[in-house]
Amino acid sequence: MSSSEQRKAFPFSDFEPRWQAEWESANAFHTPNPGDPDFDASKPKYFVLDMFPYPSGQGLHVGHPEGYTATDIIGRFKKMSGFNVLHPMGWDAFGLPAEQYAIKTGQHPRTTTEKNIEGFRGQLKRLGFAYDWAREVNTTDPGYFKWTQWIFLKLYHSYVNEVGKARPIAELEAQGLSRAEIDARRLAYVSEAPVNWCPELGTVLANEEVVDGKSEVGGFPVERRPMRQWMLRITAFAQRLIDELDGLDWPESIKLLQRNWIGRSEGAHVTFGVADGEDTITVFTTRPDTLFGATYMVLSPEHPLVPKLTTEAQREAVEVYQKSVASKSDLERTELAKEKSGVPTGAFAINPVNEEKIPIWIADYVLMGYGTGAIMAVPGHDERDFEFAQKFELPIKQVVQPPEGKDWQGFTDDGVAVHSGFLDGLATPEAKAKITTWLEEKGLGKGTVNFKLRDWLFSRQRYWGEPFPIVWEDGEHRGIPETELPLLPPTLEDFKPTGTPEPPLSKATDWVQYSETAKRELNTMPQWAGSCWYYLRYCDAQNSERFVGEAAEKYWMGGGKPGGVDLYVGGTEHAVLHLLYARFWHKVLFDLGYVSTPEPFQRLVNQGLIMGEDGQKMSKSRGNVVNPDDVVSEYGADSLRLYEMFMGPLEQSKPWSMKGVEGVYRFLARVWRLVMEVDEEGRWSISTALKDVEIDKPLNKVLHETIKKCGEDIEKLSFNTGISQMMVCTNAFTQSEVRPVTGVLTFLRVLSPFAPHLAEELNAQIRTAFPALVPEGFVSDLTWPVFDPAALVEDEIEVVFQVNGKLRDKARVPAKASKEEIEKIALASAKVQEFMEGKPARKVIVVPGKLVNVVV
RNA sequence: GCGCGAGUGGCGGAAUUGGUAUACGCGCAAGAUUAAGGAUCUUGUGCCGCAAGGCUUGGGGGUUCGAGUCCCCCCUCGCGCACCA
Repeated sequence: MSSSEQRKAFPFSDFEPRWQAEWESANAFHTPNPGDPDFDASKPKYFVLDMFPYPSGQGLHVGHPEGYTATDIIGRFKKMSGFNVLHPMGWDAFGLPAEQYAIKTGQHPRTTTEKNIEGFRGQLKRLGFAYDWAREVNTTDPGYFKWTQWIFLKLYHSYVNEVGKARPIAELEAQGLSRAEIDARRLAYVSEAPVNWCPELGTVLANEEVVDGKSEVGGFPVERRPMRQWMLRITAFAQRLIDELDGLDWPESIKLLQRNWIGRSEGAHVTFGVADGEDTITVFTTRPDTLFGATYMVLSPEHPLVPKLTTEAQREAVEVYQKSVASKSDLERTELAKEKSGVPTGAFAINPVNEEKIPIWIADYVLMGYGTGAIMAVPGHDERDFEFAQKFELPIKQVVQPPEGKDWQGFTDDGVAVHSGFLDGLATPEAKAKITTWLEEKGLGKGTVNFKLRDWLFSRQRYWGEPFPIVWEDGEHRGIPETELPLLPPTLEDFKPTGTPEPPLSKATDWVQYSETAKRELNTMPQWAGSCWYYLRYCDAQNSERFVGEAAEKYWMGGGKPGGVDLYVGGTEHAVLHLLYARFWHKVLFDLGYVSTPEPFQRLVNQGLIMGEDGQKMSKSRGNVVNPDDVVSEYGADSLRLYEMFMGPLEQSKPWSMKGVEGVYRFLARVWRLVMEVDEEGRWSISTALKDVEIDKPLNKVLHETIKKCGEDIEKLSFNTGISQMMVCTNAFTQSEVRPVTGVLTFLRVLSPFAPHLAEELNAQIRTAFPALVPEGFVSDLTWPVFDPAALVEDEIEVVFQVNGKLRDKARVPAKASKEEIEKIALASAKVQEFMEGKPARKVIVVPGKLVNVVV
């Protein structure tokens, strides 16, 4: 043994790899599917899922094992509690970062991806997670992305019907709709619209991937430019994506984030005629009741009607303004948002409700991407319009009377309609209803629901992604037959971005040519594609006939009370990206009859961020990054697992502390020494304190409290408090001269989901000394111990005595003592009497088993 | 600006329905053991005070026999959205 080995408080580096190998060779965490010979259909299912990692070249960081340990503990616990547990792992390996890493290291992304996956898999295996590796998925594997492409074809060949359900396009064909009409309704469609183009990344990005006008990946500037792109019609599901959040056991904050992102608002479309012409302008407003207060209109500078409406006198000013807006990036546009700007077009519109002529302006505070790209401005009751009207001295009219005492100028809440003709005297909600009906009767408008959510820009101009199963011929697109899947990307030596919007796949001239007259689509899918459905693939990862077998899907996703994934753990960063996209795809698959539930993830838990020791976010530049491998080699995998769970509540962000790691390491060493003792030469052998005797009452009480609390805490994911209870239990055993073997064995079962290697090793060590007491097999195959409520009952309990709410004395009283008896004992207490100062008790409150409060 | 969440010892953090605030761990101190210990074990450890006692859950008010927990006002920090009509 080397000197560094001797310094170890217990030989984890010896037994941890040994048990990992034993589990692997015994296939200990194999999870059978319905139909498999070893499948037990009588057991309930539990599907516990992690957000699968992107296998970066950096390897695992300490944030990964946080969520993975949490799910591993609950998975192992559920297995011991009689569930069939599905707890898989895989790789989200397509996408920009993988490609950039490959370019940087001068290798093919296929090579780097495989290497990185190998590294990640090895690291995870060294942490002893109970995954069924036979279910491993890899989004870049043709056997996997075949089905990603297949789902895309389903989207392409589907539309949303009148009641909001996805249905096959064949239905529209049967109705005799034209090609153009059908294309306009596909869930995957081609659009020529301004998109987020990032020159630095050489690709377009989804709205969700652009943060403050910069790319989420890398932070590069993003510009708007019109390009022909594939879109997914997620907006058709906007309402369902909001409504169906209600039944989910998710953090309210995440639900709120999604609701806000989808951004539903109720209002009306109102159509204004343009003075001296045939044109009309439709606006969206949430406050149709303020129509009488509209004193001007504003169009977005990009609004298509602007050139037509602009008068000769204003043309130059308008064009200058349009140019200045266009030259600004989104970032600049928001930065400069403080000061309102705009120019009049010279044209006028007619307010339909009172025939007033109001000027039409353009201003960049009106966005082309929201509503109709045009607004009616009601400066009296809208902050932005108010600011604009003040700056350009436009009239401000009151049409809402605020409640008593408030200034009407800029009042935006509900009130009572005034100066509004037939609406006068109506409260805002009634006024909204009345004007909407009036508009509808006159054909001037319509009640409408508007969403902030935009359709999902689904194509990228990069190499490392799923090619679209689409070909083009005579300017028309069509899906390739399913039999041609998977469509592999071409093998390209030079896969770098072209520097233009032309995708790199264009360089593969042979591949591009689908037939003499047809060419392949050159774009690839975004990274999110593969992660939209990977949880389904886990249910039946090897299936080559179907994206997931029907029986497997029904059991793992359909079984249980609400169905779906029973627990999904991951970071908040996916609140509106992955979690929204995956819900969308799942709903389509549900409507088409391929999956059993409308929602994929029943219960969601977000783990908090792990900060550096300095309380700052971990980053290489700050030099505060903790490498899990170092922790494992110095303290062992069990210590890392346990520390990550002991740091604090899972959901909370918390700083790392090496001292804290040592703390749990010492705890595990104490557990080790419950069973093992060391001789002069440093050799370990079974402890002589370990005896096959009956456990005494106080020790048994702690043990059963531990069984109870740990079971409850695992269900609640309160691992930190569960661990503290195990520490209490261990301290009690340590302090006992004799350690009853059966009690220690029971404790090891409770410990095993948290520290599986140590539990397994000590269980086996005890088996050598007490063969009759330890069954063959792994601890993980044992059942979770049942706690005995009788063991928790005590004969005497401590009751505290208060005088006027202040603690003055304590006493042990028989557990069965009546209220009257306890009160008597309390009033007899010298301390209590002292603080009563001879005054009579006005009132005595007795809480049995807890306290007595004497009020004087 | 709007929305959400959180403020408890020197530090990470515990506290059923309102019922002993500070569990557990870290750190610190003393002792035991030891050739030695960055090992282990034992004991102590919220603050002020010699003590009796008093004070204490971001600050202020309130409800209550009793408030970290419930209600009102304010402050600080974190996260999200950010001209969404």
